[in-house]
Amino acid sequence: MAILVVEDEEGIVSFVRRGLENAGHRVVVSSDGIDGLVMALSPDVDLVVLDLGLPGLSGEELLRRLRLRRPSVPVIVLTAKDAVADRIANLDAGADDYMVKPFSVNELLARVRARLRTSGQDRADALTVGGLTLDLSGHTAFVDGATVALSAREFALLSVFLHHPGQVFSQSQLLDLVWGYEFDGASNVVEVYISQLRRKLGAERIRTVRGVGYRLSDGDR
Amino acid sequence: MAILVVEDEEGIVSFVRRGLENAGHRVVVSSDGIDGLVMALSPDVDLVVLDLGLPGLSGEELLRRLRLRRPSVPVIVLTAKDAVADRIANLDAGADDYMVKPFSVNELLARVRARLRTSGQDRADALTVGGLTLDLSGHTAFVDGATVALSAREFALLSVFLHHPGQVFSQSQLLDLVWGYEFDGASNVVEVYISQLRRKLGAERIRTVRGVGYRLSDGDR
DNA sequence: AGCGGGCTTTCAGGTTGCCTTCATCAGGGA
DNA sequence: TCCCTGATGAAGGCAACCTGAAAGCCCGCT
Repeated sequence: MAILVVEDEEGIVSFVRRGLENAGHRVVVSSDGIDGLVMALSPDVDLVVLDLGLPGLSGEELLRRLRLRRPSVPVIVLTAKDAVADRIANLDAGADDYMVKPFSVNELLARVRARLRTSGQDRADALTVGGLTLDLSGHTAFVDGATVALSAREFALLSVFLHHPGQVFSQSQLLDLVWGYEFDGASNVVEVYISQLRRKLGAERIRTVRGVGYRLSDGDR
Repeated sequence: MAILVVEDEEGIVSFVRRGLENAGHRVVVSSDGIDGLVMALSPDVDLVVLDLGLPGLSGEELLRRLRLRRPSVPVIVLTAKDAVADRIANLDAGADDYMVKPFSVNELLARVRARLRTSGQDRADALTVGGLTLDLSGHTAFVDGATVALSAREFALLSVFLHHPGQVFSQSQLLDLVWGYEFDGASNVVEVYISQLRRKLGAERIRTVRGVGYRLSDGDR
């Protein structure tokens, strides 16, 4: 799971790397064509960002050779040339996408997302805190890999904690957030649901802060 | 094997059509969004060229609904807007490529070739999840090898689940996606169809998530 | 146009399991 | 120790869901 950037200009490398890493990708870099081709052949590389103006082996040549060995890995080409004829030539040489310098890093990220979406299947959005994972689109919880069945209310309550790990929520806040009730001193629903969650997830995952509320335990404090 | 062009401007339609047909593609055209969506769902369509300014159903909305049902068909978006923010929005909405009007038909052809090259090898006309296979072109389902006949509605409903295994869909989402209805609290069609699918496929293949919706069971959760 | 058959939708009755409340128990702090 | 806050098991009520059957609709056929 990595994105390979083949580019020799220091400045571009550093800002592309920063953007991709902030977006959660692992990034490997090569500044020359021959080396870049070798790395691009590794099955660990999911996507290639390729500058055409390279020392060693030209970008076009790299692309042609890469396509012979790995026809399906997505390649996004960076170039200074913007004539229609150049674009056509590059797309036909095997580029999946094409960006003209100077470009916005946000647009590059969007194109990366678009290419990864088609190649790998989209991963559902999930929240994880210390061995506890909540699959939001699948309404499922996992504790250390094992699936745990949760009712709609239990799920809603737990997701509040996972969205704000470590934060303390009072009973009346939770009543408001999860149940939509105004404060109702007479009910102990929240307590009951906390109890149920503890039985399903393990008692130590939700801590009581006496007189204040509850908090998701991230670690052991 | 056809390319669908969803575009309402006569002039663009005719020169895009000429270009694509000269390149050897079969072309079908729709000039309005609702109709376009229906055609785009046909497994016969290999690629969609989509104008965003449409009557009926906006291009963005078409793209969103199409992605839920056919996540992998390549879509090339045509638009007049060229701000970086627009490009990003469209790529994230599910566009695979993006062209700004006015554009060269040769570049469009190059982009079509680039998209067909990648989608070609992994375009399966069948979806499989845990012993359940859906033959998209034959409108047939197979459960552990045995064929099961499905009506059009049953098929459409099941295909939503198979395109997004593990994801929960609410009754109103399904009503919207499969039936095209707005929310209608009074009907229980969805329940009836889920029931029918269970009878045909085996009860445990579709799980109820009480108070939330339904999910295709991938494995045991 | 009339007809037949399958697909779709509605309806009604039955079933399930979630939600809430209540009563009782545990445990920490003064 | 006593009191107060929180924990937990049990049970009734009820909304959500399931499903068989019948009515309605659409489409192809004659």
